[in-house]
Amino acid sequence: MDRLFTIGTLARRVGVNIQTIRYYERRGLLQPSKRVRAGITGIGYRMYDEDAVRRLKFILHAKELGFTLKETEGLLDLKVDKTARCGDIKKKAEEKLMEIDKKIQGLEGIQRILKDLVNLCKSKQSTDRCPILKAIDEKEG
Amino acid sequence: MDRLFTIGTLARRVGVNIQTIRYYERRGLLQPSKRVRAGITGIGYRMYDEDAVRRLKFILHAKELGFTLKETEGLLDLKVDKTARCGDIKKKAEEKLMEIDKKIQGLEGIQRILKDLVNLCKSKQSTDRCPILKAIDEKEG
DNA sequence: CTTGACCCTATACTATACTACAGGGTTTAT
DNA sequence: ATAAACCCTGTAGTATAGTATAGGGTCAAG
Repeated sequence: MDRLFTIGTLARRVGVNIQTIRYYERRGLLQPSKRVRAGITGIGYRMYDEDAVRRLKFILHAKELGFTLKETEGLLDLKVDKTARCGDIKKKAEEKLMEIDKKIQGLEGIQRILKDLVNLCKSKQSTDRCPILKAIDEKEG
Repeated sequence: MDRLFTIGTLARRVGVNIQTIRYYERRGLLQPSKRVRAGITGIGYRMYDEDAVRRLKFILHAKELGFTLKETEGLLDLKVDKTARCGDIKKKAEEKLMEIDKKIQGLEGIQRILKDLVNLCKSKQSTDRCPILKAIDEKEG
């Protein structure tokens, strides 16, 4: 057990681009467990284990939850840090939640305005009488 | 009337950076009505009129409504095009509306998951038992 | 012994929307 | 006459999250 595999295999298994994995490495989020082979030149092929698969999936899942790579780095650090408390994670999740609330509210505001404008619009009218354009023109001055 | 003013005045009047105005010009969204002066060298100072103020405000308002600069360019083109119908604008507004709906739905999905996770979390627990981390780890594989 | 399938680094490019800076000219007031 | 306050162009940097390309090494099979 604990078989190692190359970057291409990792990429295929998780469904990301090889370049993306190297990019995450540069960003400090995912390191290979070893480097092997490659004659005399170079520092060798990146070799990964099952931990890397989990870590990479974690990154992808966190991204789906709206965390940026920088934030995900923070989550991973807390995850590994044995003195960290669950509350540290909770705080980050709560911050993200508030951020998302704010984004939703902003979008809903836009949605309301845009809906009203669409309802006002009579399609065949020439654009110089378009209520949408007029609204954009006249908004607060 | 129809007094002209320089880029700095326009910037101050509308509340944007001078560089931003030049950037909009490069992007093709806002052209000065004239270029004047500047001795023998160069093509002179950009001079703007009240139309430029309105056009620049339009760009800013459209941005507030969630339109990208590229989309705003499209709106401005329709606005100027005398053969365009109000329906053309309406269609763009409706497309944007659907896009916003989708964004909101995505964010609400994240919101639900994150809320559940935050509620599960017992702050003092060590992170290796954190339900948030566990959820990110185990999500769909 | 060469082809194909891998891997490596480093750099540049994509998109979006700016912002800053270097290096230089012009205008206005003192 | 000179300093402050403008303006100009062109290039590069910011942030985010990658993708692509150039140029080269390594390895196994036919």
